[in-house]
Amino acid sequence: MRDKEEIDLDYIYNKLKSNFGFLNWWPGDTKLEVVIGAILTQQTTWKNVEKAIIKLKNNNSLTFNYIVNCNLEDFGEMIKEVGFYKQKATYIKNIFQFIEKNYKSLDNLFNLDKQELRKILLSLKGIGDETADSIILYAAEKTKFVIDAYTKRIMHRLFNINKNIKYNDLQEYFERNIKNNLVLYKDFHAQFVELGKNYCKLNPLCINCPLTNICKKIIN
DNA sequence: ACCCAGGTGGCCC
DNA sequence: GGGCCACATGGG
Repeated sequence: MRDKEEIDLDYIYNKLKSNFGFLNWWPGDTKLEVVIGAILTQQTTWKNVEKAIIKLKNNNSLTFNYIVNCNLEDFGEMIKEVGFYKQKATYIKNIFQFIEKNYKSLDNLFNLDKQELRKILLSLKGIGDETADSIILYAAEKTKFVIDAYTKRIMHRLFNINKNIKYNDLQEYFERNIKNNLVLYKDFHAQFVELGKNYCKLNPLCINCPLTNICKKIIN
């Protein structure tokens, strides 16, 4: 594995931003919508999540009260298009029941210190590393760098980072080497997803990648 | 008829 | 602590 310290993350971010523009993530009108979206989007495309969110809104079901008291079959039916819908419906309901019981509201939960918040989120079934950090960053709005499949793939393919690097190790690397700034954290992750979606798919490999000149510069 | 998507949990060794 | 597998629908 090449030495990570050689990689200039600020340069990468600026290069991406000049290609894609400022992306202004996460889409979502409320914190609740961001949390639900973060779970629904696991291993699925955002397009399907949007359809599910619209369905929930049209049925007045995108509310704390509805989720906590929902009939799982009805709820599942509305989010069917995202895949794994029974599992996700169950997880989401349980998560919000836990929040209601212990914290009354999302805002109270999000007022916790971010390390404590992360620990609690990770203890809930249906929330793993990436989802926890997406919630912390985009709903609770605290600086936590989100690592996803694209970020790992891009860092591996373009910058030769160990393919099997652990989530926390890659996250720590980013957090040590970029400014502790909420807007930057949000947009940097968004830029990685944009690059991954368009140019760094599983197959074919990177094509016409806007970062190609950076790769050459760093690797050669 | 494949393969993939902004993962996660459970089980096995 | 890593390597599989199930979870499930929609799109290329």
